[in-house]
Amino acid sequence: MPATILDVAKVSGFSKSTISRAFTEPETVKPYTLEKILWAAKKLDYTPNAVARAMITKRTENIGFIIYERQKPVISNPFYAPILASIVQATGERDYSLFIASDTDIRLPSGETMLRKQVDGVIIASQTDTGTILSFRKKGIPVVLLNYHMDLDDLYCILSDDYGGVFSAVEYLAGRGHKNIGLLSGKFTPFIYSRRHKAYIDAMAKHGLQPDYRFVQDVEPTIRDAYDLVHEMLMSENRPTALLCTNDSIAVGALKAAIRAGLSIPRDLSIIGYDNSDLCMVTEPELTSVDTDKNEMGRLTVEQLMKMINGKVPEERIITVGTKLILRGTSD
Amino acid sequence: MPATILDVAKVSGFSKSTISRAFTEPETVKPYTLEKILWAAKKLDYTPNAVARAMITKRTENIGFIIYERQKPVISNPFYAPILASIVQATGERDYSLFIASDTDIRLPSGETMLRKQVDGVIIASQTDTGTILSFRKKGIPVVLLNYHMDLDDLYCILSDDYGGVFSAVEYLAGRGHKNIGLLSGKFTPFIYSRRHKAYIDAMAKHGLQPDYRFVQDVEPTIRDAYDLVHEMLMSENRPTALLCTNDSIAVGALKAAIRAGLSIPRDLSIIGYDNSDLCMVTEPELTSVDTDKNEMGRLTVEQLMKMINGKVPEERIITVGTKLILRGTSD
DNA sequence: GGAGAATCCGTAAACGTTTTCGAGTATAGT
DNA sequence: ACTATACTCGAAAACGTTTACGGATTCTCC
Repeated sequence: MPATILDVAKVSGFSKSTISRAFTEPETVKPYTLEKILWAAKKLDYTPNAVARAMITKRTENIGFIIYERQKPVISNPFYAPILASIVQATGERDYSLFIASDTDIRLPSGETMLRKQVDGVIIASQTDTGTILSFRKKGIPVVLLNYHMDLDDLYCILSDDYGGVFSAVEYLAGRGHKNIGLLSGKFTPFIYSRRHKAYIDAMAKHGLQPDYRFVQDVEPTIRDAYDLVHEMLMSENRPTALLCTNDSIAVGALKAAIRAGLSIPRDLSIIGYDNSDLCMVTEPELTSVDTDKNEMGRLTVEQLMKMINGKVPEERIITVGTKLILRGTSD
Repeated sequence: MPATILDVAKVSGFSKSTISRAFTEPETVKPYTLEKILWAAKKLDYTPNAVARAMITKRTENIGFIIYERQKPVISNPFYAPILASIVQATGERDYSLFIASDTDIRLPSGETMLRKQVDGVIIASQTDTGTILSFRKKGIPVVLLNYHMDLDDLYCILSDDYGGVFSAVEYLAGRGHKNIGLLSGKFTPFIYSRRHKAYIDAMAKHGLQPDYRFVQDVEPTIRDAYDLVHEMLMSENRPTALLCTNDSIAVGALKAAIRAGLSIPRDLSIIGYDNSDLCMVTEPELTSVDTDKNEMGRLTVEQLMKMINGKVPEERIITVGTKLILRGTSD
């Protein structure tokens, strides 16, 4: 029912090919006829059909974003949501469109769907399996992993400097004279987890500090779980004077436990979060946190993907973006 | 390069048409040949091409989500992010794919892009203009507005019960004996703003309370702006005993100002937020807030859109989902 | 004014599917 | 055994574009 290129051809008096050229390479058609064509197109309210176009160009100018949902929605969490926002902006600026889909443990159809839909490239965030990656590879579709890494060669990924981030946080605390520094490690993907964990160990060692393993624990990264855990911890004797948390939700939980226990923050206990998410500005006192440049991560991800889509071979396979400790009210 | 239906035809020894049927209506093809076809398809690693398919069926099974970004990204904010999460899940369950795009004041190409991409339907969130809506209508593409409304007939939208939400909050406060109840009104779209504002006025009147207009003010809905405003307010004499905020960020700002002013919450001041976002659980004490069922809003939005896509005429044009006051630590 | 180059545009094939229609074969009923 | 019915499948057209190729027109320059 909507007007096609053929209709425009009819009313403007030119051929299909010319109409097509008028829209895709206007400089190759005489200004006079261009004008007539555009007039006809406007009159008919013609919109080019990207599907038909993709049919022959073999390029949809669509890319996919797949995110793995552990149990709770993750695209709305304060770490991934800003990254996604950055990604939609970056793709929009390049006149690409973005599909977004989420996979769960029980249903992971997104990869297959994206393949059918003929995306030009794919961003996979948080987690995935080799099967998914290989299925894209077999069709020659570029993939970049976001905040994930696995043992597979020719892998392109954008990572945050997990190691540097917690290392610098520990160093900061050590520098301020803290001896008993606890670590609350979120149960993230093994890759993230182990890098952050190792950084803690290394940094402590570097400063001649001995971790008290009663206070380095793994925890589900929710406010509630962290609260319960820290609530317990604070009962112990020789409790830590500083707590490093591997994300902000954990830190919030810790902070709440401390406040309810009547501690004065940061005098009695320093707390440092991770991600520098929006949560940091809502607590009182506000949360010191390790900033991961989420905007930059999103930007770099699509930049990298675009290079690959355009047939270039990126110089770097693994890009890690730096972190920065943002000091606020919960640390001393 | 990737295998097409024709390749499968060749190696399986059947015709294009039969391969097509094997994938779209398997029950119409003899089990024996189905088996051979599937075997050939697997061997060739064949993936149906949704683009070519859409070409002839005139259905892409894609829908679009357009959101208007005021200045800061809004899809990552604690109100819209969960709605989006709900929408991607609901569309996924229906085997549809979701485009997501954002428009700003300076660039609003999303509508045009979605048209080119031949989406089967569109969700427009937060704000838009009649031009955009009409352009979809002209092509016969269903549109549902999310959290927005305008003066145009045959409009389908999903709204939250703004009026009921603040009305009940005021009533609650009045019921607890508060007389001097302030209102901090976020500068949202006029439609939302006015409904919430009116509800406040009406509810106050119903309980014979006189608004003190020093304490009903408009504010940019950010923690910082609300903080500054409330910081001022608290200096006034006869300051309010309760503050109703039209979103949670405002409430957080108010809470911080109160805490820093040395007030005891909720003894000296009750604060109620709006949206019941994730922010509510991070403050100490935790934030009483009016819950808008974000999950339900997302779900209903795609449900409504799907009805329209499938040619049904929904019985209701405007669906408003209810709210519920969630009591926590900042109110008394 | 005429040869050569440059510019502009039309013809037709191609992209990978779905779907109508009818041909052929198997099944059933008498 | 014969007809009617059901089942299974293939031929071919169609969807709305892009693009190589070549033909026609115009331009340039002597």
